[in-house]
Amino acid sequence: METRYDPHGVEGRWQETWEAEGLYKAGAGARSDESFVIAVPPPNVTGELHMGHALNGSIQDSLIRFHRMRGFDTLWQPGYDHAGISTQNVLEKQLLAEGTSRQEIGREAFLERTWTWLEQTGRTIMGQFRRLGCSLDYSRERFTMDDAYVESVMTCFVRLWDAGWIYRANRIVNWCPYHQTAISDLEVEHVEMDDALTYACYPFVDGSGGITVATVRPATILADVAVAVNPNDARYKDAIGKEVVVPVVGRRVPVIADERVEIDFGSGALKITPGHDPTDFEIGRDHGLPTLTVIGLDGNMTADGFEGLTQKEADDRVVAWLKEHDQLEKRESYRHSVGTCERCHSRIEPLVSLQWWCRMDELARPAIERLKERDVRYHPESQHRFAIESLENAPDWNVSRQIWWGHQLPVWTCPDGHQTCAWPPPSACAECGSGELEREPDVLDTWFSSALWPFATLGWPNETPELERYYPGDVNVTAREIIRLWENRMIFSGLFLMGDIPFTDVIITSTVMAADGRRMSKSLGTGIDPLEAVDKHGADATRYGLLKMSSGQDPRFAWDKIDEGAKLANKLWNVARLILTNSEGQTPVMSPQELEETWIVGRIDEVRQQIERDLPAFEFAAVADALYHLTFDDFCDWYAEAIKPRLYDGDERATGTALAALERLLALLHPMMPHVTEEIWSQFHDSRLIVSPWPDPLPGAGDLTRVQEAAVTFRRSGVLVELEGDEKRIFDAVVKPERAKANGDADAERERLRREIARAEGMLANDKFTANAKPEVVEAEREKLERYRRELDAIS
RNA sequence: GGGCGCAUAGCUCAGCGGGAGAGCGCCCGCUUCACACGCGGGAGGUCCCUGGUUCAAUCCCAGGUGCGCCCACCA
Repeated sequence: METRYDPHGVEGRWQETWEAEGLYKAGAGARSDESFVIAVPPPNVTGELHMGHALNGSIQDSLIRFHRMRGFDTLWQPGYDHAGISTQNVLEKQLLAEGTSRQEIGREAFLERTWTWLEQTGRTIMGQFRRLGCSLDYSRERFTMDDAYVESVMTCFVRLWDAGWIYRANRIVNWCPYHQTAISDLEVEHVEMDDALTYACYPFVDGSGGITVATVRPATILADVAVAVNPNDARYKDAIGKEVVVPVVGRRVPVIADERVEIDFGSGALKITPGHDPTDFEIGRDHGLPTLTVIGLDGNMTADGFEGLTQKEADDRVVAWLKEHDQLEKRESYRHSVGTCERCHSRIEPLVSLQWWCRMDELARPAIERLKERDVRYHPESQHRFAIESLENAPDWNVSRQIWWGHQLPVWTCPDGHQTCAWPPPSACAECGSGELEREPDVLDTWFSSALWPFATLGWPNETPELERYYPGDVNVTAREIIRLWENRMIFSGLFLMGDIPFTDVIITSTVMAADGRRMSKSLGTGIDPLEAVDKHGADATRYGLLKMSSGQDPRFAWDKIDEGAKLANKLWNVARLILTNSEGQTPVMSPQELEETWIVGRIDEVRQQIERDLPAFEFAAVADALYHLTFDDFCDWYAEAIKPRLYDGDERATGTALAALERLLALLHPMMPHVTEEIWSQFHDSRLIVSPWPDPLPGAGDLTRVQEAAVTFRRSGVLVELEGDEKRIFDAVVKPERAKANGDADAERERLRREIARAEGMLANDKFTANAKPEVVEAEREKLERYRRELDAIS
């Protein structure tokens, strides 16, 4: 006989059955109008399931299944993000390998190719979510590039434009020379790098010596328009207002004063290059200085006489010039952090370019208010303040990208330069009526479309029944680093377009680290594939393990936890076999007449209450732990052992109640471990557990706390505590059969009780305690003292 | 530089004002008719350090030390 539960086969079968029977669909099993909605964070259309997705999915599915069983009209919305830069990156690499490029094949062919490729290889994660048993409504899959979704994105842009919050401006941006596009600050990854810090002397025009500046990018000297010093820096007081000569190019530029210059760094004097440095750009702007550009969009030089050189080559030429003219003071090695593109790791070029921006102040204000009102709550609490602060400090949003894969801006320009923003595409210029319109080539930042996810997936801007029914949603589950990129933007977009917040609770999941505490990453080789865990121990075990790891901020991945889940599934499977093989053809009848039955029913109900309290509080690890111990300690070790003889005898009352108790246990476990529970359920039901009602409170399940405390004392020391009436009967029936230890340990127990009594007496004798402590605490202490005394008497 | 967090049994972690816990590992004993992914028993801990608050501190507060993650324009 098979004695070990094998999840393989079982899990896949249920995943197919649930979906085929429509039980994943929105509203399946609903017994109320109240909805419970989660929109899955749309994974990259080209992505693969990683540990973060698996944890995230386990959390969301346990919430969804719990609410579905409780009768809510649940919707777990699936779908994909087109992931602009990331996807384009993959395609460009392919082209490069074929010896061509996107520029060579052209925009139209490139997009066609991207779609074709996605048909073949994209959209794999939803299949992987299925393997975890995630009950998303897969029939409602959405993609941010679908026609209907494009409609939402365009409409949103037009609304923002009409509100006056979109503008175009030349600003310094993070330019990725590989991708040939601007990227946001949040897409820049800072890495420590070793560079040389070059100290160069800029002679005063009047011949009275010079001023030394420090730079890591000598090539940018060619674009210098000033030298700045701190107004409080005594060393340079006299220099302010003088002119210096920029090396190599011989330009005369002023020495200006600005508080943003750090006195302590380098020489204390800063060369100002507005065209190629963000701080310099601001300083230059504030002092009315010109902006010069010497580096092109490809990252190479454009300055006279330097055309086409790499920056490295230009650096060398400039340094050589300095040396030759005795203006090179020194070069020292310098370790600092440098911005790189998170996709291709190219060094970011701060470049001035024309970009589209979205003003943030008006959009952010109501979002900040609602967050402060706690209408949207972050979990853990510590992230709430961060979310508010990051909204308060949000700079204007650069929404344009110079790539091709994405939502092209709905802005058209006529030959006279008039711009029209409209959707659907206008046929003529709004100002002059010209029919010769050219569409803006830029596309929108990927997060622009993600921000609309909670309602664009429901059909907005059309007034669909789904939108009416499922907006606003309830919970959003995501990672810490996404708060500013996504959460904040969903909140303000929801308020702007829908007039309401998209959800009430945001769960920021922990980041599961590798076993050695480092971040899981492909390049470090520290990643663990969650599907490997599923292959090994099944989805139920994996889900259990991940929920166990979900507490804390950066827990380490531990196979132990997955193994624990596998053991739990196996234990459950086996105790079910015990009960089911001995109750052939019987119906579950909850009639807890015998004492051990009263006991287990009470315990199950206690855990039911705990889950109802902890799951909505998002205490997933606590729920997993409680269910583990309920199953092992209470259901198997105590209850099942106690009723075994009656099961073998075919006692119908015992089997009926055992089936009923098993039913309830399976129901409680289902949100966390759906497959094994459904499999066992199917062996004595025609219905499906996934849509079965969550257990109701059981009247008379009773308060067994005193019995439990006595049981703990008994198990720890073998000492019998005096109980009376029903409590004594339950205790004797369930606890006493455990083999008591020899009375040898009673000495230790007596000692412990004496210590406790002394402690409690001391406290109660202390006026400060009795006067200041809460009355119920004092009362509890009195009761404890009495009990300790009774216990001590009982064993003396 | 800023923010968040962690330091508790050999390992991974829970507990967070009045009894120091779990899982795994380890030791001993069990082919007991659901389960060796099992059953019974056991060893193992100045709860990072120093102060403070309190009748009482692993738990609260301050400082220190050591880690980790996120964020950040010192050229």
